[in-house]
Amino acid sequence: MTIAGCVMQNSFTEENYLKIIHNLSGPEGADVSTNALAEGTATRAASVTDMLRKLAEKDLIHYKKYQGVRLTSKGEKLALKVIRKHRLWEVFLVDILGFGWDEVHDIAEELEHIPSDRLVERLDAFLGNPQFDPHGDPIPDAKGNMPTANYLKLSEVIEGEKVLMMGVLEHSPTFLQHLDRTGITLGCEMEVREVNQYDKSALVVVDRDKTLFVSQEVSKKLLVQRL
Amino acid sequence: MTIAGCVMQNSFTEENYLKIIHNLSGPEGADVSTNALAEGTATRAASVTDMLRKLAEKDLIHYKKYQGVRLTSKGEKLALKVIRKHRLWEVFLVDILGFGWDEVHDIAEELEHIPSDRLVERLDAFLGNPQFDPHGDPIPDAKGNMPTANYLKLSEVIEGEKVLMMGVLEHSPTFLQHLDRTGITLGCEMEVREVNQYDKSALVVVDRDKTLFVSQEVSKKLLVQRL
DNA sequence: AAAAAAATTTAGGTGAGTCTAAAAATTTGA
DNA sequence: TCAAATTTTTAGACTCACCTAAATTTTTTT
Ligand SMILES: [Mn+2]
Ligand SMILES: [Mn+2]
Ligand SMILES: [Mn+2]
Ligand SMILES: [Mn+2]
Repeated sequence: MTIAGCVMQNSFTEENYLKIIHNLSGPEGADVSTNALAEGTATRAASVTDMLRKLAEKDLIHYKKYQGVRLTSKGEKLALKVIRKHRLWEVFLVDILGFGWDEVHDIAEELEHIPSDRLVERLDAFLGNPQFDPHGDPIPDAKGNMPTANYLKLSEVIEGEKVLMMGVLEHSPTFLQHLDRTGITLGCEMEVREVNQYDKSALVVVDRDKTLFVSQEVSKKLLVQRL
Repeated sequence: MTIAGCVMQNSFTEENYLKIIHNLSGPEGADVSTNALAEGTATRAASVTDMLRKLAEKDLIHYKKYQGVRLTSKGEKLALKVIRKHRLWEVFLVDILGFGWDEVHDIAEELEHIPSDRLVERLDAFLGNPQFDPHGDPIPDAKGNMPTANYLKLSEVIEGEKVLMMGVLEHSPTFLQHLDRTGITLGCEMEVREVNQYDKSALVVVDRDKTLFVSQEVSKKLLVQRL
């Protein structure tokens, strides 16, 4: 439906494309391929091409046929707005409503498209202007500035060092539930006791209390900060 | 987009039709006309007919050509679910985020379509299982039961009686802002001092404090309860 | 009981977002 | 370097929710 006589909103679908382009583009803003977007949006390459033409028309992306795609600064602003909303709602769901960090992503996928700016700003204030979401991801402020944090992966920590658990690089419910079961939570202290030379698995003491085994597959996905 | 291999959800649009049919149908569940729905959905009668055929196909409404439309019990359940979500989100926006009662309807129109049942139930619990929304409208419980309340209109109250202000029958921002300016809020006490025989306007004392003039146009839209 | 008016449905189309199949451009690599 | 493989775009079609115009049914009025 088009709303007569007013500037057309960006649709749910367009917002998703922008967000996914942003995420696939990474911190350096690299070009994103049509196929990568087809994968990310769970559609086919032909559908992506159609949408790219529309987004380019609206000056939300830089697009030249066969050359891949990059956000314009207008597109980047919009993507960051959607990401801001996603992450703020995740904080709400976990901190206020008591959901687990493994349960909130899909709900936030819907809430992130609720349009009101005043709602976002009031939600942000109510939550106490959080800097990071329940997965440790940074929350852009209203102007699109990301809080910086230079985390390293647990797999990069050497024997004897103590770190704080600050975030995850994989958001699937199964991964997060695995962490729950092994007792690794955001903010916990971890001391790397021993790193196995062969498979890079680590023996870790969590909160000076529980000793546990962490495979490299897992430790590569844990973001930590030196104490 | 159709989601392959799973039971299809009801769309945003379908949910709006059900909600509007419910509201136009009134407490007795009367038949609703195509034109009334066209007005309510801000579309044309021909579009309504298309959608009615689809809703009937899904067993959400009883529909016979030219005969108007009524919700089935399945449709009624769904409508009440949407209304429950709308009103709970309005409570959240006013009580938790501090919005005015004149600001929340449009935002709730969007939030009411967020699908998760677990979200609704947790929100309800967080808000303390409220029975009424910021406009005094009853909030159905998870099973669809409406809290009952037999309110009367302020225009029906006789001289000398004291009442509590419990709800409004008109939800437009301009009406609600008018009440704000005159100092009438949900829950305030009102004593009807005098009713003008000619135009039925009333002299009312609010919270034993401010005396003000209420036209019948307004007093017919205020729901109150005898003290 | 017709005729006129009003309400509703049908017929035929549109744009958004998707699809498959086929064509074209780019990249890989023998 | 040039043929094969891969990626991307084009062509043509579908569904959903909407539209206008025309036909049909119901209701109201004479
Ligand atoms: Mn998420
Ligand atoms: Mn997150
Ligand atoms: Mn409302
Ligand atoms: Mn309300």
